[in-house]
Amino acid sequence: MTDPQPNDQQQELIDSTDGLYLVDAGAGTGKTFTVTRRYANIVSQNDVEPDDVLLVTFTNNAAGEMKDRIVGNCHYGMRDLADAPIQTFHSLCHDVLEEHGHAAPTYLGIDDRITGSTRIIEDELVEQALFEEFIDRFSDDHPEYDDVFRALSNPEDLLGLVNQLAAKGVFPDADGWYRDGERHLDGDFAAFKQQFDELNESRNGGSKQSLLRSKLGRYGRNKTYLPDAPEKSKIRGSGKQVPDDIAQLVFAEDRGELKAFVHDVYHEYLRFALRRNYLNFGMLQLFAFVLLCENHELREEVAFEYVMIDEFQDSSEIQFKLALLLAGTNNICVVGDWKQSIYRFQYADVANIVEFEDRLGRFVEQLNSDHERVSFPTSPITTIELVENYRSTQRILDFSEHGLRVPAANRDDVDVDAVDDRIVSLESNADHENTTIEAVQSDEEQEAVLAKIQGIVGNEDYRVEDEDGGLRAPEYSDVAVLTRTRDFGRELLGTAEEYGLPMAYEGGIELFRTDQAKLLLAWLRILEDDVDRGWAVVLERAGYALDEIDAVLEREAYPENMVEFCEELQGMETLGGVARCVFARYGYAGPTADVVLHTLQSVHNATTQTRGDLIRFIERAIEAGSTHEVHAGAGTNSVTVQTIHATKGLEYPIVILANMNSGRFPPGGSGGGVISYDEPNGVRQRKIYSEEAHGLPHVYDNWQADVLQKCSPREYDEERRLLYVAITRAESHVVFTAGEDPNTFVEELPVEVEEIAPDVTERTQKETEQTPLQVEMPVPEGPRGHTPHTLMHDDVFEDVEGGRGTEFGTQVHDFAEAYALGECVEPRNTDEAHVKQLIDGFDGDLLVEEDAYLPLSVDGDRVTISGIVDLVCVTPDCVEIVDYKTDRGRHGEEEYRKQLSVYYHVAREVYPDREITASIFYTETGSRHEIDPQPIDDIQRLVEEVEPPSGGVSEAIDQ
DNA sequence: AGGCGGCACCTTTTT
DNA sequence: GGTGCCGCCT
Repeated sequence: MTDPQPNDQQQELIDSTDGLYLVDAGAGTGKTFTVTRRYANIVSQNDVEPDDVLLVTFTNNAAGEMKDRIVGNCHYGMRDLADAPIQTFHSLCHDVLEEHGHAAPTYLGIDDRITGSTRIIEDELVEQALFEEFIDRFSDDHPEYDDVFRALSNPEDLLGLVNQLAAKGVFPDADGWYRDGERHLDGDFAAFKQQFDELNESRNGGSKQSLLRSKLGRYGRNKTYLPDAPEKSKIRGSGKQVPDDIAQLVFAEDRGELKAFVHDVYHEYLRFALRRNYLNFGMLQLFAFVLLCENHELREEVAFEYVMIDEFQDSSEIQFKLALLLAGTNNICVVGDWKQSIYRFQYADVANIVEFEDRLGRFVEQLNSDHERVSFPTSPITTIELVENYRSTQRILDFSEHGLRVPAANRDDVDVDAVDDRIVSLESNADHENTTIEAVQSDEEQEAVLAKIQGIVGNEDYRVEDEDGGLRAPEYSDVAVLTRTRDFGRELLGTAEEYGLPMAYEGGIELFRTDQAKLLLAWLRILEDDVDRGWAVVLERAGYALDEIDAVLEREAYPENMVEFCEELQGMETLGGVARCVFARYGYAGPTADVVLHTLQSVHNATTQTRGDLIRFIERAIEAGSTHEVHAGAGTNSVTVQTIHATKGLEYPIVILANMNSGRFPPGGSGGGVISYDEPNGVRQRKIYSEEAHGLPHVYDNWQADVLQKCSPREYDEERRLLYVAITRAESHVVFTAGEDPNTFVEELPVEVEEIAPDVTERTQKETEQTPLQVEMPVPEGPRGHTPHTLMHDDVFEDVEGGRGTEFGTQVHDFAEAYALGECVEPRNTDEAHVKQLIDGFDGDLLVEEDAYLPLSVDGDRVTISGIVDLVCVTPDCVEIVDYKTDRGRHGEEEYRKQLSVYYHVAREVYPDREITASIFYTETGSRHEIDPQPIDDIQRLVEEVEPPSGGVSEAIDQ
């Protein structure tokens, strides 16, 4: 993608290693390239080692890519960089806590410790369940907060508040707030007043009331305020503006009890988590921050000589502050693009980059208030702008700027001049100006998208750059459809399958909300005698009207052909057979059906789940909207469908920006009885409880919080940035599509909207290339009770899970399995030769069980398994557990030790009379290291915390 | 201009 | 349950 020779700005950044740098690196300006070169340049200095240089990325994938690319252009190899601090904030914090932070909670007045086995909760649903348990208990233990709880509709929402405060750096200590945390909770009246005044400007030169006054037109509507709440006329005043003193009136509210409540929930939740031996992502940063803030010696020990942060627009407030604590010198370089900040829901704070200088000064001042923690000067800051764009044509780049200027809703008025001041325009270095920008509108939007794709593929009007720098007609794989929501993408995928158009979804998708999955669920229910719910769906699908369905269900007089089909299904022995049969009946031959089938099979095959279990599995997946990562198979020629959020950093010659319809945004308000935190309003409770009620409901709306909320201007900035991100994915062609009701974006962008009546050509699947999809599945569970698989699955040993399956490793494992199975395979490299030697080294005949889990067939002499552990050799006297490692150094032996220890203890229970050994086999050198298993107590404690599916380890062994 | 009743609508995703 | 929007009225 990028020219191997850096341009002038890139070179300047690569060479400027010392001092403070703020880099505005717009889309497609070769940011990764430049950052990796700069890194190489820094570590090429004699006295600098990779350990001295912190390079922060925001995803693990990005960290891996950085490493790969650094290896390509500096004298360090992958092995030297394996442990180098090129990682996410979260993993860095994890490392710091693991190594030095066991006592970190004591700084917040918490006695419980972080231990080596403290696990990180990654699954949102798992944490929600834990928090619900906590909050139930908390409300029981604290009758003094009954009033607060009475006024909360969903106490479990408090987890969101806690996480938000953690991302802001607001932490509770034993009897108050850590450092100056309380200031955030109180809010900032001056900043609030400024917002208030801006929204309270009268309009049309004074002839029209202010926006704020207009919004307050509904003050009190559908509300129950306490009798002492001011009248609407007092709040709104009689002129065109809300009276000035209302600002102070609504801001001043005694929130002492509320703050105490939030504090206690927060603090006790931290304690709860530690007692249950887990941390969430926010807590990792929280404790790491406190530790680095309080332990001056440690901070200086950990501090890095160089700090670089990539995608800085995605960082949160606490991450900015963490970076300052981790920097030992002012050699700090932040690289990012405010225009691509679209992760506010993930606590990203665009102000970090937009107001970098201001925040840097302010944060350092705060950190140094009682002790000099940051000792370097905060100026000068050098700004470098990367403006040369290697991705898109100039017309696309110019057009993309309009995305930041157009209103995102009718009420949105953009300060165009202010936006323009901020934008650093990009310059294309494309060789061609093969650009089209168009917009289409149709009542049948999905068909319009498909018709448009058919019109594009093979069409010389949409030529794209080929591999040699020339131009060629586009293929399916040159086109990406970007949408705001997964829903639209999923439905589009379904429609594309109907027409036989090759299309593949990339990213997380709610797989079980597809028609395919729902119909399969319906038939499974019929087979399982959950008759009505099953037949209703099946009949509806067959075109029966609602009253007809009712009649059929009541008389149980099902259509004959369907009953026959049902009997056919009943004769099926396997789930796979049933699914295939159902899909065939409905003509589902596309990739979605494949993925559903594959996913269900991998859950089903590996377990003894009954059909009923499976039904519940699907039901839960639908209800929770749980997503499964799907990828198009490599080298397939199909259109990509993605959400805009999932597409960041990627590029496509042709981008179709679909679902440009109104009514979807802006974000709706948050429910009724909530405690919320807003800047600069501080913490507020929307409903309150009062004893003063007489014959009225005891829960009242909080009029002050209501007015405050209306004072906050609606932020559409991120909506516009989302549009910008989408447009800048395109190399040369952009098509907007909208349905019946186009949104303001399509209306206001300088592009003519063409109304079309789509005419999609239907094709059979055979004419188009099939697009295999791969789905990332969690490790399948063992047969019953606890096996290593269920333990891994329940995230007890999740930190090891990420280490599996490098491509190279997989090859070796495949070889080992094939060789053990007696297939004629020759080792292709030294790693495989070593594995062959290892297997040959065992005496006797090999009895192989593929995909087997413990307990293994005890009668056999030895068994290989291709589960989590690679080889288990069972003889009358001993059991040898061996795990191949091809990527020595990627993870420490300690991590593998946990994984093997689980197997060790399970094996010891299965074969109590044999000697058990567990070892790691490094395929590269052919050396085998027996590990010293972790004590059973540690394992046991972890096991106890995980609810076994049924029975426990011993039950699994009995079978 | 604007007050007001009534109706429809209601995400994104990574650590 | 907040809000955008329409229609109708003052």
